[in-house]
Amino acid sequence: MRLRRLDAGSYIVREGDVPKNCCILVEGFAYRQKVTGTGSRQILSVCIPGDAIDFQNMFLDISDHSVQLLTRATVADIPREALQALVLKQPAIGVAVIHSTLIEASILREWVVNVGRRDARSRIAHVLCEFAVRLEARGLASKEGFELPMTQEQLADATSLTPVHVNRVLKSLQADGLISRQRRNIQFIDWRALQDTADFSRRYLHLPGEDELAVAAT
Amino acid sequence: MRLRRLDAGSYIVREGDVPKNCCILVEGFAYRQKVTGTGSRQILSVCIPGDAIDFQNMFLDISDHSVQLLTRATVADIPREALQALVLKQPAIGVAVIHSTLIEASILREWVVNVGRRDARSRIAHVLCEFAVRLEARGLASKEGFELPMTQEQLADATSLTPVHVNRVLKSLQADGLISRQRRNIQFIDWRALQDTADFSRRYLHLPGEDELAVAAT
DNA sequence: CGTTATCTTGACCGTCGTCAAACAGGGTGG
DNA sequence: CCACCCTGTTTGACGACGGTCAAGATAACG
Repeated sequence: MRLRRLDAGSYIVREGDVPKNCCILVEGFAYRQKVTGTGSRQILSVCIPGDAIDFQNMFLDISDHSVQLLTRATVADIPREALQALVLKQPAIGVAVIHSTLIEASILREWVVNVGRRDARSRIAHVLCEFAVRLEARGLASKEGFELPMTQEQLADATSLTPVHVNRVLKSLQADGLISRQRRNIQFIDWRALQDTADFSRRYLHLPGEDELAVAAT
Repeated sequence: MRLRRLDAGSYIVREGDVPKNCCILVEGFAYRQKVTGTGSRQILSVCIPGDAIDFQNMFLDISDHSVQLLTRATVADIPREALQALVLKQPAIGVAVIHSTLIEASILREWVVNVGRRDARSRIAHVLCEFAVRLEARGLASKEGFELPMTQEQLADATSLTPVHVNRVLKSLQADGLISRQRRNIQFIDWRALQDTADFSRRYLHLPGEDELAVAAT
């Protein structure tokens, strides 16, 4: 297990790679992405500190998507074979891997719904809610808001919109008093209303405790 | 392990359930779905014979989506605890579960791209291609075409379109000589062209052998 | 202090949604 | 065997959400 510091924009995995390591995000943010034949990009999920980046590559031979750093980050590499052997020797670790992978799949299902069946306003509100809850669960966000580690263009690629429209929606959410923001810092003015417009329920995140996000109490 | 025969439309799992069984689809077709707060439905994946339906429910406590039968089907139930114990005792089974779950996640990623970044024509062509390849890999589709086990309305919910638009696109694909169809039977007239308009590559299915679908040779 | 990435705004346009009606097909029962 | 219905498919007219293009404003950064 080896630690590496990498700059924003570095690739951790590229689509088509035959990877040798399983990579854990110790600090910083990353995102998974695919690019279509016509050149448009889709962001598939955002990795936050503590996430395992590629269990995929531990058991599948060729990577079906790329992972790129959103910010400067430190990652831990674990040799593929070592982890494979570990899973066979310690079944409890295998169960942990299954657990983590299933949650990732659940989040992907919610993303399909998000880009497929919600309008632009709900979509953006939804990713903001998801971020907030996931970050809070790891103790990385305060109750009031958080620093969004992505540009509006990246937010557009995560929500299947255009940067222009993302900008319009963000301004509208602000104008309606749901959030406030200066540059990338998002503050939740009305968390309840934001959840409502987002059609957000934290169930799909499968976090321990079914209670509402603490922010709701404010 | 118990076999059950169920009618089309039966629910195997409902969102919010606390399931007791892990279910395998022996014969027939099913689909995963979620419904938004405004009532629109998104189909998340289609299960074909041989698919494990809910590894989710084996390790996560509450179901985040529903699974409903597309056709009459027979399913095999395995008690949740039995399978959990089996994974701990036979790590190789755990690895198989991980493998299957990772492939499912890969397909979900492709679906995010499909509904997010492709136009209606490519989207529909893409699900047709995916079906064909997955069915063929299990020996369930001939080289010429297959019986699509879903209505145009369900196809619309799978592609995040409206039934009306699905109909228009299908007719257009037919008019352009890519497919032919009578009722739900789809025949591939020009498989290569269909793949091209679909922006389809089978890599994300992680099937053994990187060679093209046999249909391509015809 | 210039250079570049990012954000912001406006005018216009197109893909796809909406609404509504007509048209199969395929069971069912009289 | 035929009327009947119900689900699914087909078609058209119209509208809207979000895309496109282009320009200007505002940071970040060397």
